[in-house]
Amino acid sequence: MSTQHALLISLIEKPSSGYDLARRFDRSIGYFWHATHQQIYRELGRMAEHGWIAAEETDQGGDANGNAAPNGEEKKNRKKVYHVLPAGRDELVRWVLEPGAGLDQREEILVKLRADAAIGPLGLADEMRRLIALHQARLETYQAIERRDFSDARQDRGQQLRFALLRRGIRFEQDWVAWGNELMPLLAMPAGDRQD
Amino acid sequence: MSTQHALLISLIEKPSSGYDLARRFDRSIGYFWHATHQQIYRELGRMAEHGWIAAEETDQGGDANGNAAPNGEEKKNRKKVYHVLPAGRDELVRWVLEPGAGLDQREEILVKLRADAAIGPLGLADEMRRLIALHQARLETYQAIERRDFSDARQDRGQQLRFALLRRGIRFEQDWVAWGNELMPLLAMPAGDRQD
DNA sequence: CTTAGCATGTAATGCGTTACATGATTCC
DNA sequence: GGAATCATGTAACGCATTACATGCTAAG
Repeated sequence: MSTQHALLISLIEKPSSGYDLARRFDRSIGYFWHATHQQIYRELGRMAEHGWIAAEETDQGGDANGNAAPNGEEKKNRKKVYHVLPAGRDELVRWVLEPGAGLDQREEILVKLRADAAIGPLGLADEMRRLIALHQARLETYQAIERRDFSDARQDRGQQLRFALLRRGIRFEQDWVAWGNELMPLLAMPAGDRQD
Repeated sequence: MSTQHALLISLIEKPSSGYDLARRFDRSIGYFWHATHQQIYRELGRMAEHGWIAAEETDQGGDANGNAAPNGEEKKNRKKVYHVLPAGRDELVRWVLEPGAGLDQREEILVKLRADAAIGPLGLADEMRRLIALHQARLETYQAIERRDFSDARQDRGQQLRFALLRRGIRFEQDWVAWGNELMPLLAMPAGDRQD
């Protein structure tokens, strides 16, 4: 139920089309709440039904003068720009203050390592290296954002909070990479012990 | 698709009934992969169909002498103890070595804080305190396990790996609690600014 | 005799994922 | 003219969650 709320935040920050949201999601809220474009369109439709958001259908960008297409009514490339209505803002506030679950981690690699502990060594070094590289890359993305958006000493409350969220991500990834590297020596396979 | 694999590991470690698994899950694998009893029964049924596991139906515990119930055939309280077949073990190995997703965190509170940054302050201090307490409690659970199961200096590889998994959890929770406490001052609401 | 715990399921609903489908515009 | 990108959707399937349902055993 909270993909909707993630979308509401994005729309409050900037009214957008579904397509825009799908792209922006990948590099902001999407770092901690992923959603595909089909999900996004479905939830936008539902929220519009609930009266939480509304769309203005505009002709495709660029063409600011009114002449548009000669065939008039049959235009299909309309762009729907959604914005949040008061009811949507209320719903967001309601949800934010509602107690949430917490503690629901689900990391596949931890299950795999547990299997390796039980019936291994199975040769998880490659997979682990791959994941360390992914986390390292994300860490660097976060650090780039830090340099770009949070260099100023003076920040308002919103900016301080956003910075705290970013630091959460940075610490998590740093920790992940450090832990992964510590773990690597345990995953080395004795030569000639492959299972293929 | 990997609740099944988590179950396979549990069954390799110790053959059990669905009911047993549901309980044991809450305090071992379940720390990083949660599953309800309905999921467990469903996946056990499917894995049995695939020939990955098999069950021995036994009469209820305690009654070791064969006389059992007088009505014989109508017994309903049979207990199915599942164990892993070679095909199940093969499938587990296959899955462990298959590349996985990684990087799929989904934490509700981060989305809520982002909302608070955009349209707050909404009064998230209570919720945050609640979550910090949850993470603190889990941290203490982990530390108790550490004292109980990992005090020995000499450990075999499996034990070292399991210890590494536990340390992952401990660090994560420590980090969470520290981050949460740092964040708290930003969440204090100015008096008389409530939204109800 | 009633409550709590052991033990196994069915049904309904909804979210998430993948595949498929369409059409316009812009750039080379 | 063809490829990439913008833009919006439908359909199918499966896992996860919640509610509901059943029956036995052991303990107070």
